[in-house]
Amino acid sequence: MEIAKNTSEKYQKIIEAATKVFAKKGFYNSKVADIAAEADVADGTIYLYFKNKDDILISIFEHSMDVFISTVKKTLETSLDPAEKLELFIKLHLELVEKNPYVAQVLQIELRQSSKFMKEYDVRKFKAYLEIISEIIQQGQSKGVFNNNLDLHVLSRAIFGAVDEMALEWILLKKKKYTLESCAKQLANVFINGLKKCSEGETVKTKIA
Amino acid sequence: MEIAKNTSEKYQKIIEAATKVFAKKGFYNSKVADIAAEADVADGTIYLYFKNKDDILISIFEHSMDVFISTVKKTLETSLDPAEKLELFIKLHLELVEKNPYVAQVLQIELRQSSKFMKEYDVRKFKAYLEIISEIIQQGQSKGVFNNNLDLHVLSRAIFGAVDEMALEWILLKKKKYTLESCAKQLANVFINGLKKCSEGETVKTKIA
Amino acid sequence: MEIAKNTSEKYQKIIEAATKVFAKKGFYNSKVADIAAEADVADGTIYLYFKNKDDILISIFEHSMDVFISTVKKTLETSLDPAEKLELFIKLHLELVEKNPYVAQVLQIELRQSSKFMKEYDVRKFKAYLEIISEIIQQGQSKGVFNNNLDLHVLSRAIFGAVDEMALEWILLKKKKYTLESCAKQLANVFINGLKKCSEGETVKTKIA
Amino acid sequence: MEIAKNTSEKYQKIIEAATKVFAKKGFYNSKVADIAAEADVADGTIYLYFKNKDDILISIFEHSMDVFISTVKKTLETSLDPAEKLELFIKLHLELVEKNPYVAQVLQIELRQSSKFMKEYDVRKFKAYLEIISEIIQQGQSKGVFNNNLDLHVLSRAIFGAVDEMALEWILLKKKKYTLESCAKQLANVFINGLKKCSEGETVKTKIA
DNA sequence: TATGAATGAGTGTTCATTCAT
DNA sequence: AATGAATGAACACTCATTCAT
Repeated sequence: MEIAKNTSEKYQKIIEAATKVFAKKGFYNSKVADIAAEADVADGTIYLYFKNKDDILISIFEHSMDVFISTVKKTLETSLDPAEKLELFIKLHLELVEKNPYVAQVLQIELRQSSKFMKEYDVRKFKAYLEIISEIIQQGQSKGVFNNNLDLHVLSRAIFGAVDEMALEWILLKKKKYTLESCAKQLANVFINGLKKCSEGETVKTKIA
Repeated sequence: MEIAKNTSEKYQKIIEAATKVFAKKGFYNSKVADIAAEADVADGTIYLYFKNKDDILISIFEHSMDVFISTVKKTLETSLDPAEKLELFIKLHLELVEKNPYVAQVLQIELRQSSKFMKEYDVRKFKAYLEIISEIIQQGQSKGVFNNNLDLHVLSRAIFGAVDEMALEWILLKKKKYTLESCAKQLANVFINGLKKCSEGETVKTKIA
Repeated sequence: MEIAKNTSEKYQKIIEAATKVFAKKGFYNSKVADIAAEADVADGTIYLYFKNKDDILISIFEHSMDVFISTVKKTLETSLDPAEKLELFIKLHLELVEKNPYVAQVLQIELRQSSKFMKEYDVRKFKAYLEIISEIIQQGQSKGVFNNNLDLHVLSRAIFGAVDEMALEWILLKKKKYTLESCAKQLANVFINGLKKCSEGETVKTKIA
Repeated sequence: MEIAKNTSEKYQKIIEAATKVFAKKGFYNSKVADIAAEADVADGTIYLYFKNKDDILISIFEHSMDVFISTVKKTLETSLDPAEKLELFIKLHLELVEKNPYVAQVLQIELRQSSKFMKEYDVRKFKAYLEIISEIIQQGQSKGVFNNNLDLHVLSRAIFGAVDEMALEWILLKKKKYTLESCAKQLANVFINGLKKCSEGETVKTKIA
């Protein structure tokens, strides 16, 4: 009665079709019939693999984040320098977004969209991703290259926001003036310099309440 | 025949109700009847002031952005120092978000959500907001305090993303560990340092393609 | 509390506006607001003179039929010859239709449309009009010029149908090939000859069951 | 994706139900839900077979006219005499109306009702029906039995009006005094005599403008 | 497993009518 | 008498989901 869901060829076809359709038209403007048509499958078939329409979106999120996270983690292991890691992370995120524009759009826009998903569905996967940034900063702080007077939680989210928004800009930009790589480097440098431990500590002396 | 829409007391009541309802349940999960009930108005009354449901969302966006932009612009005039301006901007954005959490959520989430709005409706208002950041950086570059090797367009968007994402975190964070002010200062410092013209220019020597 | 309805200037304005609007768009596609606009009157004002939308249509019918009937009756008195009367009647009907195309269309189309009106509202006025035709035939039969083997009821209705349908054709016909008068004469001749008492009685010998 | 519409059993059920409902309550007073209930089908099912409510009415018209036209044409082939043909036509029309009272009412009343249908939808089918009458008269004129001084266009419409109005009377008449056949014969005789070529030509000498 | 016709609950929108001014 | 903003019942249509084949 239960189908070996995730491995099935049809499951993959539906996931891919849904990602494409959601990215193009948005979750609420996408009909299940649209997805079925795109996947070249009958409407009813979708319900053999997914509980309902919401479940498709959540599955896309879960699966993609797993891939994203493992890819990023694996690559980051190649470096020990926090500054280098940060640059690597930014580049990786942009690359992932570029290679999977549909997925990126869905993650970025559709999921944030509705409290329905962000509240009902636990955001552990998203937090795990933020955690990666958090750890890089922490390492930098430990090694004495990053400023200690910074709240990890808030800052990692800010960095994520910057990278992600830039990625969106990058996707939507028709004529690219810069390579993705140079974009990543620019942003990385800003953050690396910004996070740096100031020798005199003067600039950031402002006491945190 | 025509009602003095924008000034009418009912128009305001509906806008406020809609903002609240959209923020709480998301645009697509909000029924027009919900908004009417929240505004203590008959369903049909809404259509005396708005063309349709979409029009309500767009009106919220237009009005709020106008207020945001003019507030920010006016306040920024009080300073001449780009670094100070940047900090001021970040603080202002957070303050606006804190004071208008419903509006902020709607702007941040619901509007980005669907290409339907971002494509059909011209994004001039959003670009005007980005332009503010852009100008601050440009002034800093002119005055020789900010690095010239930075693409304004991409970077201003990145900064916006960081600030906005942080604001979202700030809104959703139940127990605030820091004051909004200190949060703003932290992020401002990161960017101010990050954007600084490096005396040796060494760090950012990486050639932009 | 009661307004001297029928005499009021506003009442007339509304009736005329409604006739025009109904003729143009049909009863169900006409909004009360359309009529109010055409009459240059506030929506609510209409309800000072008419019970509801249906009442407007019925009032148009009643009033117009009164005018039609009295006009026709008066003119027919000028002749004593049934054949001449028939021709006169047909010409009059066409003339009335031509001079009051809006009224004619409303009577012809909108009223027949819905059992709602033809059943709920008593059709005495319509019967009175048919009665005129009926009487002409009867006179012809009495005078021995029209065939007696004809059912008055059915035939008068058939004649009405022919005249009315021709009128519709005439109204809708953009380029008139014939004068209204010649059209009337043609049809009149057909009926006059058709109704004639056949000297030999042969043609119509067919026994009526 | 596409359902074999016209042949489907459900399509027929809906058409029949709609015809009945429209005839009983009129198009605008009929709810789609009424039709669905009458057809013993879910509301949504209707939209699998018809584009919208209007489409149902138009489909009834198209189909019925096809049947009417082909039935009449086929039967008329059995005769060569124009006078006989005319009588046959009238009888057939009455028979069709009697056998399909709902269809007849819908065709007669609902369709004429609104310019919406008669304008948007091309009236070729209706013209084809009128054409049948037109041809009969023309044949009669060619054979020298019908008067040539008659406008085909106008006259065929007048005949149609007479027959159709009589049919309506016949339908609504509770107590039938005559058989349908004798009614048809009466009207046929009137027209046959009326159209006859007058040996002396005197009666119709009136010059057509 | 797969299909896709059928379902029917759900909702944006219209518009005749009312009533406070 | 006149207004026209406000009302809210009514309804066409959509689409996620089911289930007989």
